[in-house]
Amino acid sequence: MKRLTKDDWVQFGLKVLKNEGYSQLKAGTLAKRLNVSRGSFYWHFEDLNAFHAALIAEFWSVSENIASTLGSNHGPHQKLQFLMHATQQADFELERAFRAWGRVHQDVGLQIERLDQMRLAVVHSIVKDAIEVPEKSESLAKFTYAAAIGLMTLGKEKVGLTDTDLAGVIDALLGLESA
Amino acid sequence: MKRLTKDDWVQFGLKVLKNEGYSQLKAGTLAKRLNVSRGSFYWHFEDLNAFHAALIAEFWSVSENIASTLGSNHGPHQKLQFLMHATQQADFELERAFRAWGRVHQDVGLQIERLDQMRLAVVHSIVKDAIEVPEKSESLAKFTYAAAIGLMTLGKEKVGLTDTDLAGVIDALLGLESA
DNA sequence: GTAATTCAAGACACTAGTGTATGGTGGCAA
DNA sequence: TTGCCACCATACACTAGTGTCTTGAATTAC
Repeated sequence: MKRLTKDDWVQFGLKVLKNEGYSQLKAGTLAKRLNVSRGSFYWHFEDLNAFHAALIAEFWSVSENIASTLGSNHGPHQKLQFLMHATQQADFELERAFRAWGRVHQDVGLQIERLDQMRLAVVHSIVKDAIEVPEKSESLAKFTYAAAIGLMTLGKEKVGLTDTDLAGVIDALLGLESA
Repeated sequence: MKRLTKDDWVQFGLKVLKNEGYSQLKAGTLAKRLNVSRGSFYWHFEDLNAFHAALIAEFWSVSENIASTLGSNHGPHQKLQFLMHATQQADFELERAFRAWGRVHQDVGLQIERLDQMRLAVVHSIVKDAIEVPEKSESLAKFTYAAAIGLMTLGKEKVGLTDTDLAGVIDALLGLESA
């Protein structure tokens, strides 16, 4: 029987959070599914709070990393495409789970707000460079980011909006050419 | 000491759900805050599931009612304004709480999906009547509704988008005049 | 005014979860 | 090969929650 590291627990925690929601983040439940006892859990983590904090930290570092890779794209069109795609990407289900968790767990809620502020600022700076009427940039950025979060909340698969359709709408909204 | 009705419990449950999240929907906790014992709870409700079902039913009937009052407005501009305002209205915090709950409770999740489908259809029909290029109506409707949900998820107060700004963006998106 | 009904208190048994303390084991170093 | 240390099992005490049952009190009906 393979023994576990702290990171094994964290990664498994994120997986469970993503698929079942935070209500399943319990020492006993997780231990059983990892074929160990709670003794393992309490060796790696002081208590449940420490475990939660580790999950939050991991989520934040991943999310932050994604947002910061944005600068490598050139042109507002490409940047926006990339950002919208990023917020709709594979692990948007994890963020969705975190957002739900954030509604009842203050620490999580604060990280989510921090993430939103960061990304909104990025979107705003892009939009400002992209449109011709600067005083409209703030409303447009907020609306655009809200749409991204809405698509994530509703579930990309449920809404059924293709990437190209999405690109068309955004370009129309901002008066860009989809070149 | 005033005695309680079933509806007193339901209304109080919705209030707690809205403010503290569904993790506080426990017989003992609620009873204590209502200055009664759990005996009252279990007299009015078979068990916790029955109580949850009552909350879901109440939420649904209220939500459905709001959406169905839409027909009384005339003109796509007014209708959209009303709808966007409705999704941003006073009790959007309750819906937010329900959405978070829906992530870990199947019955709730189903009602939320049902609500989204209903409202999306309404938005689509409005948009279709409003724009000149019908083949774009679906993407535009989806995007618009997603933005509404995103604004609700992020929190109106946090985003800080005024009603008039919002109206301007939507009209621009659909090519309407804000007459 | 009395009886029936409605609402609630309180005690009980049960389950699920947390956190602690102590002891066991496998692998690596000296 | 001995011993140490990282990792885990197990047992325990404790808390919080569910749901049941019996009793009691306050309204309502008659």
